[in-house]
Amino acid sequence: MPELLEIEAYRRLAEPVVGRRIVAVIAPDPWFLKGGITVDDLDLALVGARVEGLRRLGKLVCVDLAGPDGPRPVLGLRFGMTGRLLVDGRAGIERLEYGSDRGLPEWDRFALAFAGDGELRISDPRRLGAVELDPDESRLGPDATTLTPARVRDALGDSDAPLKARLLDQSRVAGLGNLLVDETLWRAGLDPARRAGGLGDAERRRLLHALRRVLDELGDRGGSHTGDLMAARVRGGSCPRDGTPLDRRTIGGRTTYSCPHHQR
DNA sequence: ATTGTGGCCTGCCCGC
DNA sequence: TGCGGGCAGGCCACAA
Repeated sequence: MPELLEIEAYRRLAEPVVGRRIVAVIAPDPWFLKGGITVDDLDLALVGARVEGLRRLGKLVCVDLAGPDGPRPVLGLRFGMTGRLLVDGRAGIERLEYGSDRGLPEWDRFALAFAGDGELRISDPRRLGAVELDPDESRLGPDATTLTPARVRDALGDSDAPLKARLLDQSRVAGLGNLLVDETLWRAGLDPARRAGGLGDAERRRLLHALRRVLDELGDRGGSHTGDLMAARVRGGSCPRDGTPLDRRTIGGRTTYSCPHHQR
């Protein structure tokens, strides 16, 4: 599923559209439009606008726009767990975990056509992604790529919630999804069910160190699904580090695999 | 405010 | 061979 790493790949893929002018909006699926907006609202906001820049905040892509006659709203793109981005016919991520690579035309949920023939398109079989105008950026915590010891401390606070739930909470840390968190906690040797506020300084340092390495390494390898734990994340799987049968639990509302031996 | 739960959506895979 | 059920999880509404 797209987590921070995949969304960043999407943002980079879309960079060539900076500077282009939108000539048409194709929104065949009203369900995909969130915040009460209609196709007419999108036409009014987007057609004739020039793309000024692309920003990624956690799993949200913000498209900054400018019209010839004044400011335009920010276009927010969300990809849920099966949303793919295609720009000028090219895909950002070839293979999407839990997705499908068939890319049927009926999965097209939203597209922008640019002056001079290019296009930006979202294909999403499960319709869990979304398009909105002026997304509330203040609801997102600091991006996971920008964490520091102080920000980790703030994000965990003295919360009673499970550590994993807190890391998945986009208002505390933006960008992490189920696979990245399981991989990070497995590498850090931390039990996902631990009370978030109960970590000591050394444990928070281990967490941050593991997270940075996970983002670097899995980014290089090609995505959230390339972690060392991934192959063992199945029923009956064993810890790749010490061979202990993995626990399979629901934590933070997500299927969670962890090693009862070395994650404490 | 904080934390937990259920539901949305639908392709895919397994077992019968 | 077809079918039903379970599963995947990002996000949101809602409950306690």
